[in-house]
Amino acid sequence: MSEQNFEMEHQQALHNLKQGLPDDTDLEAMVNIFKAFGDMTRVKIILALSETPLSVGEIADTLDMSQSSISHQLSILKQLNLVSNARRGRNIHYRLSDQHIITIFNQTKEHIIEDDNDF
Amino acid sequence: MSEQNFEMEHQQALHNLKQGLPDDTDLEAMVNIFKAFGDMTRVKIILALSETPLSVGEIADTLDMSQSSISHQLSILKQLNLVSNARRGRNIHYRLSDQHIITIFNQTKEHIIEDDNDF
DNA sequence: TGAATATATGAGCATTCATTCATATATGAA
DNA sequence: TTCATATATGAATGAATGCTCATATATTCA
Repeated sequence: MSEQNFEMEHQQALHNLKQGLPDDTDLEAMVNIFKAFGDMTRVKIILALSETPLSVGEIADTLDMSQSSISHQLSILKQLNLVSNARRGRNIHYRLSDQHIITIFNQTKEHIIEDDNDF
Repeated sequence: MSEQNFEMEHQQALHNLKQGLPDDTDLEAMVNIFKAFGDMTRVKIILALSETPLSVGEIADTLDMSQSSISHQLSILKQLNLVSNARRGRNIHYRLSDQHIITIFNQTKEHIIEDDNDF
């Protein structure tokens, strides 16, 4: 294919882009989830919960962080439907609401591994 | 399996967790990538670049944002190896460095779609 | 009921971060 | 070389965010 054809396709694509991009309200849900994943504490909580359901106190112990801090972060994860909870006696047990999440983590790790090959 | 066995497995899992969680330096790379995805502007840039390589100016036009703002965000994406660039005449063309990224976006969208079914 | 334990929540604070503005750098054209 | 265009960059600013501290709520146990 000729240089001109590439250029035409590019112009075409460029023109379509402005309309074609999903609008803010559609993207917001995705961005919010990535925001949630963009914090070390929340990532560790998620990784811990991927092994077994845990109470708030157990998570705080595991991560060596305050109960309050963990509770705040859990409420963010819950609002995004990333975790769900259920009271069991005095404790409240949290669990991952969707194993999908771990797939996303793994996919991202793979991206990083590929990077390491460029040098 | 009995209630006690569940409890024992839980204790076992809990005990393993504190050692088992990846340490901060390992997680940081992943967290940084999610941080990058956790911003509307950067997500839009990535989506645009997934259609076709674009110059800085073209991106700024497409997203209706200042050249400076786009340039700042591109430098963040570049540092994370999410995009690469090449000068072409007066312009600098950016492209996605890895199509993996779009897979991650799609996977995340699927998570959201599943959520919508709970009501 | 009262004490102890587990969790949630709101305010305050320090930090991070996205954008803007001004300006520097690099390229192509005249 | 000089001008115009494209991009990068640093400082400043306002908004968002994560943690702490104090306190409220809920549950169990004696």
